[in-house]
Amino acid sequence: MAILDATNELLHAHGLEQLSIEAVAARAGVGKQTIYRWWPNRAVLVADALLERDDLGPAAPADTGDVFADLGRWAGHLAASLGSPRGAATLRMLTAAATDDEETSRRLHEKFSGPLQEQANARLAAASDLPATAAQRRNAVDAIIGFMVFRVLAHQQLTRRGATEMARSVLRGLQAG
Amino acid sequence: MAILDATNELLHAHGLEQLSIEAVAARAGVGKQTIYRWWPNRAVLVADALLERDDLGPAAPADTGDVFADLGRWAGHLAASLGSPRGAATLRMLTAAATDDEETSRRLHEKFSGPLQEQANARLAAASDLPATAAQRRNAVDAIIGFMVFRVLAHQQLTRRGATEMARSVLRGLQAG
DNA sequence: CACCAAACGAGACGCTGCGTCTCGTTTGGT
DNA sequence: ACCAAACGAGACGCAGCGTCTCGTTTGGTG
Repeated sequence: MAILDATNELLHAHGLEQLSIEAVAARAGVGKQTIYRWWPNRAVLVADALLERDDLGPAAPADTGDVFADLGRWAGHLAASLGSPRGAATLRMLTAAATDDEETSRRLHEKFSGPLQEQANARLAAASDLPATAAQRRNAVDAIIGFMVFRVLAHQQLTRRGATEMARSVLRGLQAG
Repeated sequence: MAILDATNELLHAHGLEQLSIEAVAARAGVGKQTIYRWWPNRAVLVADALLERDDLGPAAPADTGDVFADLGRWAGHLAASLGSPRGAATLRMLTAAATDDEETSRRLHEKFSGPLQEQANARLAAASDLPATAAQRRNAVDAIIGFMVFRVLAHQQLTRRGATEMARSVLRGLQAG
């Protein structure tokens, strides 16, 4: 859809603050009513546009037999994606759009964090040497994701190496429990 | 300041979205110019107002000799604060205000996460049985905080017990490293 | 006490963008 | 060939923006 493309362009050109429905309509060569027909508000439109280019989020972690290495690498890839200028900007704008509207927030986490949770959790569950409950696994994965989200939102550095080490450390805690 | 009080009331009554400078001025019995004289934009005003009532964030963790118990309890208190309806709403609005403006974001994390990092890190550093580097300690604390922030932003449950267990698990990983 | 400059409450101003509403015009299915 | 649904365009009234003048307190100085 030309509307989503125009929204993406304007978002990365001028930021979420400056984005007006009128500007999107003009850029997309579209009537305002067409936008309002398909999206109830700006937050939903922004979320759709940013999620359309789903270059966030890595592929599912491999299974080499070493959970620590597999999820460490997976976390590293995720950090590289979220830590890049474009990835960080996207994550921040998604967060802002999500705080505008609870429904949007649910859809966003269903589409972004949900798959991440599932990927990591599946790999964790397949590791027979980690005697963790489902709740403990979920906590650990949320800690890994939360760490990165927090670092990005706080404008603190998020490196591939740092995320990898952090993920391994959290998993070690799971093992030691 | 009456302006900050009025902002707080309107924020918790109608949400960040609905907050207009004009409404704050009217509620506070103040001219608009007075607000613009002291705050450059809405994000800064909102951050100041929400941070004025700094009932977020627990006291520094005790030192009973058991790091796991101390920081577990500390994390539990923090979770109870951030997980309460009012705390969660405050955290979400602060996040939204911070994504509007990078300068505000820095000030916010300096005033909110900074002290938390410092508290937890000091207690960690005092634990002689945790052979962690400064970077590893910082990672662990950011993971604990990030976990809670992420849970709140995602509208997922954040309980005192869950946060306590999660913090202990992360610290165990620090020990096992 | 008298003075004065700085900050104040009030609100007018032009402007941008909102969300709704008509227009007449494609367009795709029957 | 027809028709209803979706479309591009843009007019409309409205809310709130940020700036700008007004007199009017107010607190410090002489």
